[in-house]
Amino acid sequence: MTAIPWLTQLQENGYRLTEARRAVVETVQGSTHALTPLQVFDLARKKYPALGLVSVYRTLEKLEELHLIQRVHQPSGCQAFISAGSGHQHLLLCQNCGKVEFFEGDDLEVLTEAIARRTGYQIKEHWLQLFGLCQNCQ
Amino acid sequence: MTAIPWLTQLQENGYRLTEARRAVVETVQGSTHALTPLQVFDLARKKYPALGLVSVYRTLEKLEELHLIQRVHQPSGCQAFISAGSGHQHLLLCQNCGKVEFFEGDDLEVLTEAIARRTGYQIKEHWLQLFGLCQNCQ
DNA sequence: TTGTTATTGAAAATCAATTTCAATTAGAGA
DNA sequence: TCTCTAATTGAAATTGATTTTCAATAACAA
Repeated sequence: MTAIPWLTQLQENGYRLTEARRAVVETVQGSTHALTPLQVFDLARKKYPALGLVSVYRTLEKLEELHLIQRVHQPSGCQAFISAGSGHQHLLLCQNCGKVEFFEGDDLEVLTEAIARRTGYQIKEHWLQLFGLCQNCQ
Repeated sequence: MTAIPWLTQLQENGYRLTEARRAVVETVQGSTHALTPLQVFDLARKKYPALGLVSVYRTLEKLEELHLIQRVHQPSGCQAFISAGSGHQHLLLCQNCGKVEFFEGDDLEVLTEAIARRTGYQIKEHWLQLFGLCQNCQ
């Protein structure tokens, strides 16, 4: 989990490596919590004080486009991002501190097939997300 | 599925019954599709042309507070609302037209318990949502 | 019918996100 | 290493959704 792979991916896709991008990438990649653009801005400015908020938005946009990060939907809002787990992953979020755990192993085919049959929908995708309290916040 | 129950609930909670509220309530309650505030505004103005957009926001806020409607989260955005199914319900959304079906019968306890054990999280809540194409849109 | 108080729509304000723009800088080629 | 050019930058302006303010209106209890 070093900062190199994401920067390399950006570079391989024709984007230049700048201080602003490095600061944003290192901040998001190193985080176990979902972060809003503003939170990324505040954290990344500690590494690179000249950083502008606009560059945060622009970098997050590119990281999302490359599927390196994903948007996190919560009752409290849908602006936060977390690194995209590899493969088909779901999220478990701490309602208190925002800490994120990934999990796979959902077996929803039986359910989705039954619902497809009943409703006549052609089911393409599913979202499964758990909320709770992490060990620290209980 | 008449418009009376929601209006009654509003009244019982100390809110007055006005033309603006009636128009918004009838629009949202009668819809099988998730609607954004702007869509509600456009539809409800056909019933009550003097309606202001602000009253749409204010009425939706009250309906959400009384758990009569719920916000719908989608990859394309999270501004739309649909009536809240009774009991523990999940959503199946048409990716094309936004039509919504409700379903229950998810049996995620085995999964959530396993994840709780592995992660140490105390799991409180889950979101399960399916996306696909409804019969009309296939 | 009257009085009070919640509710209204319009306009202004707010907030997050996007666009514009001139200055800067990464990095390819000399 | 130096030069050039196009991508990138941060600041400021703009946008679009939502919220707040406010004086006028209307619901509804007495």
